[in-house]
Amino acid sequence: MTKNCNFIEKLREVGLRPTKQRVKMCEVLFNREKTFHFTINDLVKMISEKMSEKISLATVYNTVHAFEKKGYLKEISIDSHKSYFDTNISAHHHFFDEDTHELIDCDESDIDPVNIKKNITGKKIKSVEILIKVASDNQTQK
Amino acid sequence: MTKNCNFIEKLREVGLRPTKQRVKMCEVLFNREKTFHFTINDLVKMISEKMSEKISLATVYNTVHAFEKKGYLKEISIDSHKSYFDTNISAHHHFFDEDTHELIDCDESDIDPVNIKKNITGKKIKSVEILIKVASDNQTQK
DNA sequence: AACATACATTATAATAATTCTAAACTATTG
DNA sequence: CAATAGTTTAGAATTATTATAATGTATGTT
Ligand SMILES: [Mn+2]
Ligand SMILES: [Mn+2]
Ligand SMILES: [Zn+2]
Ligand SMILES: [Zn+2]
Repeated sequence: MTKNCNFIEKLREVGLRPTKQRVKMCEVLFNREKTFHFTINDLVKMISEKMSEKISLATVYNTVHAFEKKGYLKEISIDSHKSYFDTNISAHHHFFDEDTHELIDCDESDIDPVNIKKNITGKKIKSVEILIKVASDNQTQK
Repeated sequence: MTKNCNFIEKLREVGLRPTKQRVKMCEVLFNREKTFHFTINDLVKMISEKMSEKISLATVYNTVHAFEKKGYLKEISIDSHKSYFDTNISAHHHFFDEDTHELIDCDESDIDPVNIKKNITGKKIKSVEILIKVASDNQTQK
């Protein structure tokens, strides 16, 4: 159980003011055993359930983006029209279950390193991500 | 130069009525040497430029989705909040240039086959796609 | 502790992408 | 050509996201 003062320090370290809302969001997002994936909507629900005080939707957006910029969160694109975020900020790949719309992390050991033989002139590779879409056997492809 | 009557047949084959609008969209999308990537907005512009008659935005959406369902187009997710489509319907990977927001196809020979050692119980792999984000050397990571 | 300041939060309005609706239109079949 | 099912259309509705501007808060300074 990480203490709030740790979050306060963590926020200070990257130059974010440890406001009440930011500390609360840290608790909700990072005060847990495992990393997880969420949408802004999920997060708003989680916050409402876990605390009595209201938080403005705009603040959730702002704070998520502030955390993303500071490297506390990663954004994952699977489905246009919906942003998924990930508290697992390490480079990793995903399974996406088309039946349940669930995102599942791939362990590093699940996939051999990708060998890219070409590159774009004058450009540097910033990330390499694999998305494996899965569905029930009896499911028609989306 | 594929003739329009070919598009009419092609549409009939998959059970889509060859309406004026669908045939025009086939021309704009498929009557060319190379495959390409586009957003709905791009497509609307291309249609307006290449022909005098108006087409309703809803029809562009409907028709793109009809084509997607029939396998004439693929949807690519890179950026939430924007749908990219691809006239290259084969399984392939992409570079995404963060500076220009351009999508670039990877040839099959550019990347070794991905070896996935794990799978999700009861689920079948529907697709495996790699997205390689690139940017100028001097660019700060998004 | 009170003050000044920059930064953050809030409610609400604005924007953008997409989908829905219901009326008008068109391709197809007989 | 008439009947029918499917399609297009303009515009309204919906959804996700971002902008605005007023109010509130954290922090360093007196
Ligand atoms: Mn973002
Ligand atoms: Mn789609
Ligand atoms: Zn993840
Ligand atoms: Zn492509």
